Amino acid sequence: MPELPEVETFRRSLLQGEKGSPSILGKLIRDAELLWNRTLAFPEPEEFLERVQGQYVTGVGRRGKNLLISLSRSTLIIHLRMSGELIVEEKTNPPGKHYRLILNFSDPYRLAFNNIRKFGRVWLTSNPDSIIGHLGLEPLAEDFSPETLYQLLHSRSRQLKYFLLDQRMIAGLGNIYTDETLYRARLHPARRSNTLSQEEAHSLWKSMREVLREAINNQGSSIDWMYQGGDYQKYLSVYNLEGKPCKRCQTPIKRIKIAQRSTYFCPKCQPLPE
DNA sequence: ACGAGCGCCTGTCGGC
DNA sequence: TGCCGACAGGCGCTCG
Repeated sequence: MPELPEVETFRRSLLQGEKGSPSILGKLIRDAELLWNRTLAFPEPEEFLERVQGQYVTGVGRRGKNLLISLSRSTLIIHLRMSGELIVEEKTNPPGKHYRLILNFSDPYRLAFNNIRKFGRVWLTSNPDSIIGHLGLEPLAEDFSPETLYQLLHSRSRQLKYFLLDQRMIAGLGNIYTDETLYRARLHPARRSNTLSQEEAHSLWKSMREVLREAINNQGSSIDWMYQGGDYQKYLSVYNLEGKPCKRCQTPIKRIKIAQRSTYFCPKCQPLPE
């Protein structure tokens, strides 16, 4: 499911709470239940269950698509992958069918990791860099400049779709927001990264940040039955819109496969130069 | 260096 | 109605 805007939305609701569920900040973890062993990437289940209990939640951060829940003595890193979501609710609720990990707090609440497709992963570590150290630039960071992006684009010769999906380059974009970004920047997804001019790189930089900010302001996108949080799907320009007229020129949106992923673009607005 | 193909999983949807 | 393939907000691995 989630890309940067959806993960950021989870981060904010864990931190601030929302209707019906409180913030998890300051809560004490009494114990944990692991319901699908492979959810845990590190450490081994026994050690995890023993180490996590008795720790307080001291913060909730994000790096790319990873959630970082700071505890008193270590950090809980959660990657939701395709179908994960986090739920804060009263412990008396019947547990969901796809709950994979539950943290029970010392008060009436729990944090549940719901994960239909079982791809999501959780780490408990005192050295977050060993897990997320490979990630690239944070696209909304203050110090992420158009010039930095231009240099990075020219350090490789990748198709833009591959470039933007590669978390070692820029961390946080997935299939929806790469297509939306490229549409806004009027760049073809198969365009080679090192052929962009300064102006084109600047346009890509601006488009990426606009798209992500707008999505965050709408609590992300909910495009099917999986995630029902946000509203941004109403504003998508190309993703999942094969055959629909381009908003700018009315040309039907095309769908192709790049990186084994459906890739949507306007063949007129996003031409591929020789 | 680059990218194709596949595996990991459960569920939905459309075609026949 | 039932079956079957295609497809889904991700990513790590192998291979050429």
